[in-house]
Amino acid sequence: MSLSTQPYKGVRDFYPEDMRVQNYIYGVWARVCEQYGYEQYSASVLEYAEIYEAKSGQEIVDNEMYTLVDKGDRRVALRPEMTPTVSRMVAGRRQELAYPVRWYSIPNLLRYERPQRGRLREHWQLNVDIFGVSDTAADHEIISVSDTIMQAFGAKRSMYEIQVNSRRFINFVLLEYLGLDSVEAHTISKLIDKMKKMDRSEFTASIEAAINPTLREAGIPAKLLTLLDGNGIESLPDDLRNSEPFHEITTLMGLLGASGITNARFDICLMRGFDYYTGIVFEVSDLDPENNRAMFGGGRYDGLVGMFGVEPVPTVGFGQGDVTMRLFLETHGLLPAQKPETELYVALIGDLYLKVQPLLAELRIEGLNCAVDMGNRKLDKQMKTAEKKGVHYVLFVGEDELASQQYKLRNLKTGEEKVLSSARLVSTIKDIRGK
RNA sequence: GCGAACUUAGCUCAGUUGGUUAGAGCGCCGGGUUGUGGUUCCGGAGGUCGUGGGUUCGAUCCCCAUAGUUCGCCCCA
Repeated sequence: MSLSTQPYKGVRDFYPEDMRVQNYIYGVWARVCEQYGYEQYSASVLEYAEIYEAKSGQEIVDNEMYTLVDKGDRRVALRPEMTPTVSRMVAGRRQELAYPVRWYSIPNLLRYERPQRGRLREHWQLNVDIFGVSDTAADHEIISVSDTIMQAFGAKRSMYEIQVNSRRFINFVLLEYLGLDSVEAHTISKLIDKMKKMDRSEFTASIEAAINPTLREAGIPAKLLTLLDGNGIESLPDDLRNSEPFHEITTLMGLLGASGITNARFDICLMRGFDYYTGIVFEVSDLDPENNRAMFGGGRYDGLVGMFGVEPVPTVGFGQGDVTMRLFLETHGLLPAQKPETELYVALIGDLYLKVQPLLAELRIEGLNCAVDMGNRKLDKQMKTAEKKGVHYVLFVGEDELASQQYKLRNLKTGEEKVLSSARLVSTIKDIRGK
C-alpha cells in the first residue's frame, strides 16, 4: 500500500514559501503587540476537556472538539480556542502578576469542522488579552491593537470596518427594556446573530415565535425589529441612549474617535458566538464584496478567570486567525513578495567542498546566510538551483579565486558581476539588504 | 452532522456519445564537449484517468460506495 502525500483533512503543510508568508503575518502581529507592551506566552495544545465544557459555545464542545482519553483515563482535548487556557494561566498566578497583565500568543487551534474557504480544521490565531482592568480604557486599547494591526498590514480604512456592541447593553434591552425572560433573550440573541443571513419574513416569524403571547400582543416584536433596523446611535430611543449600560458604548466610541479610528460604528445586531462575553464585543469585517465576511473579533469576558475558583479578574481580548487574515491580504493585494532567507549561493568550480569551508565560515560569521552547492555539479546546474530557490546572489569559487582571494559575485536578477574580496562581498550584500 | 459540484502527468487543463500504445502547455531530467541560470535548439522520463466494487466481450467514460477538494447550511477565525 502506498501512503498518501496529502496532509490530514483540513490541515495544511507549510512548504518554505508558505512558511515565509506565515512568518510575515506572525511578525506583524508580534511587532504591534510588543509596541503596545504585550508579552508573549504559550502553552500546550493539550488541555483537560473539562475546561471547555463550562464556558465555550456548546456547539464547539459537542461537535467540533477533538477529544481523546489518555492511558490514565483522563479526558483530553486538542484546544479549540486559547481563551480558557490563558484564563487558567492567569488564575494560577493571579496574586503575583503585575496588573494590568498584557499578554499575547500565536497558538494553533483545532476544531473538527467541515473545511471551507477561510475555515480549516487547524489554524494559527493571534490572541491578545488584557487582564485586571474594568475601565473602558482596556476595551479601547484592545480595539486599538486590532486596528493598528490592520494598519500595519497596509489596510486602508475603506477596506474594513469595526462593529461595536455590548452584551450588557443587549441584555438590558432584551430583559429590562423589552421585558423578555432569560430563555427568550438567549434565543433572540442567537437569532439576531444570524439576522443578515435569513430572509426578512423568516426572521420576523422566528422572532415572533420566540416571544411569549402576552408580550407578542403588547407589540414587543415590532418594537424589537424597529430597534434592529435602526442605524447607529442616533436612531436609538432616548431612554436607551441614556441608560447606564449604554454609557460604556458612548465612552468607547468617543475614545476610538479620538484615536482616529473612523471606521468603527455601533451595531446593535452584533452578538458574537461565545457565551462567555459579558461587556463590549467587537468584530472587524472585510468590506470588499469579493470577501465580505467577519474576519475576527473579541470582547470583554469578566467571568472566565473566576471559573477557576478564584476571585474574578476583568478581561478584554480578541483572536485573529491566520487563514482569514491571509484571505484579506490576498483579496486586497497586500501580501508583499517574500524573500528567501538565503542571500548567497556559493557555486563551486571543481571539487572544492573542503577547501571552501574557511571562506563559508568567514561569511557566516559576518552575518551572511550562505548555502553551498555540493556534488561537484556542472555550473549551469548550480546556477539553476540558486535561481529556483530565489537566491539573489551567486558566488563563483574555483582554485584561482581561492588562491587570489578575489571572488566573482553575480546578481541573478540583473546579471551584473563584480570581482570582490570577501570583506567587500559582505558589505556589498549588506548594503542591498535594506532595499 | 445535512445539501450540491468537482477529482485525467509535478501544475493548469483538453479528450474519449464505452473499443487497439490517453494528449497539450508549463514544469522536471539529460544533451548542445569541459568557468555562468532565467532566452533558444535537440532528446527523455513521468499517468493502473482519486480509491474500491458493480454492469459489460471490453470501463478513464455508465452505476454504487468511499476519500479528498470546493460551495452552501450549522458553527466560527
